[in-house]
Amino acid sequence: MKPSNTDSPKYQQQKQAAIRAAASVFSEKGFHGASTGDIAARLGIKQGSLYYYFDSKEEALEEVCLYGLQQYVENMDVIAASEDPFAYRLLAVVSNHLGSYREKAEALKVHNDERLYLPRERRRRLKALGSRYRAQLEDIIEHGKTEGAVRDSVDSHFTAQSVIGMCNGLGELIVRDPDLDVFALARKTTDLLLHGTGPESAQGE
Amino acid sequence: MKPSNTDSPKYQQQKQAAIRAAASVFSEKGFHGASTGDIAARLGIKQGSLYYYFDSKEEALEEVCLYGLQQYVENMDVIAASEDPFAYRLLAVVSNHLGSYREKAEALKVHNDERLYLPRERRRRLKALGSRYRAQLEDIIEHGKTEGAVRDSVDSHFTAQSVIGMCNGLGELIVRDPDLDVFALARKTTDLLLHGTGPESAQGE
DNA sequence: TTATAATTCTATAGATATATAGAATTCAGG
DNA sequence: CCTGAATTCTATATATCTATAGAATTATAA
Repeated sequence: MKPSNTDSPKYQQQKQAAIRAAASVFSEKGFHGASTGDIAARLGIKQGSLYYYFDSKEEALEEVCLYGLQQYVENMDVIAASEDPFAYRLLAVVSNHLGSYREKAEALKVHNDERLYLPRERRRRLKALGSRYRAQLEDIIEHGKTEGAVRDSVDSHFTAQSVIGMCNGLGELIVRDPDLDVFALARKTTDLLLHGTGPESAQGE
Repeated sequence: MKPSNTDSPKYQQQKQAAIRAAASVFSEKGFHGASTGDIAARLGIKQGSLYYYFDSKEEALEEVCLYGLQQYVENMDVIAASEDPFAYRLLAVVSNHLGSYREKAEALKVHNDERLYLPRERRRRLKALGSRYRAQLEDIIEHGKTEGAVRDSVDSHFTAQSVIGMCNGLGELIVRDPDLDVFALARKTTDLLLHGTGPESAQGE
């Protein structure tokens, strides 16, 4: 039977649990490798019952991806709107990205690795979120140039992609080591991005 | 029927084609999303015939991953063994990484995204290659410190992971745009890694 | 307690996948 | 052209998965 009142708090709560269960299973086995039975089992219900919360396995994937991105993208809105100096904003961007890996590692991993398996229509909303994120990061870099904090020769499109890739790569370290200090890592990452590996402008540690 | 003479050049050639077909299909649909029928179709044979070249779908995945990594890792051996200054070696590392995305994008993507679905035993060899690569990159960075080309405060483990992540992120740009000049991109990337975004040590372009 | 609504269960239709066995076909050398 | 080997094909046993329908159960509230 399909639910009639999807707004009840009880329903919403169990649906959240279903999304987290799906995130966990998808991140472990991949979208196609995971079965709806796996997800249901993690949730403690039977396979068929899962369809009380999702119309299809694909809808579950979409919800997991959105769950992973929402906060992450909203935080970027705040950072981009702020008027802090470039170095602060970059630190905030990196902290937000790496911090999301600590809180929602599974859902973010699912978004990164499995979103391509969504049909066009479902991918649209996700793509919009991702594009907004990237555009705002590029804006921050461009703004850094007007501040004089970033060299004019820097290509903001390329650099934004580099920052995102670097953070995603570091996500692996964060997931692998639960004790790793994410903010310390964010500071190191920001430092590398701002000054590089070279000794020319060694800041006193 | 199983093949008796797997050394014949004809067999080897068709097996290579099978690996490339598998790389293409796996990269598009993912390991679990792709069927052996899909791979066979791309190769122009029937589903059952594929088992003349692979014992199992998992073996096909392993071979695709190895195919993607081999050259990439061997090139790193050469770079690590050279005695070039740090900046040159870093450029070589980045060029190799990004260049591999141009030549073997599909196989590398499969290795990055799907290798986790291999059973433990099959994953071992791949893991060994990946670890060797990372260790050599860390050595290069450490050696950069003794040269004075890299700040002593730099954490080589963290930095190696950052470089790898950055290159993987840029792989997306390379795959998306077939006309992109990979070597120019490698130079930009190396510059970002060496000097950061900041203006302090603006090298004359 | 009883009626109603919400949630979960059982059972299954229908689709699709992997791997194998043996037949059919193609190829290469004499 | 003939023969044996190499390659591909057909057919299938076996398993699994998604999604649905309707029964059974549990929670809610009068």
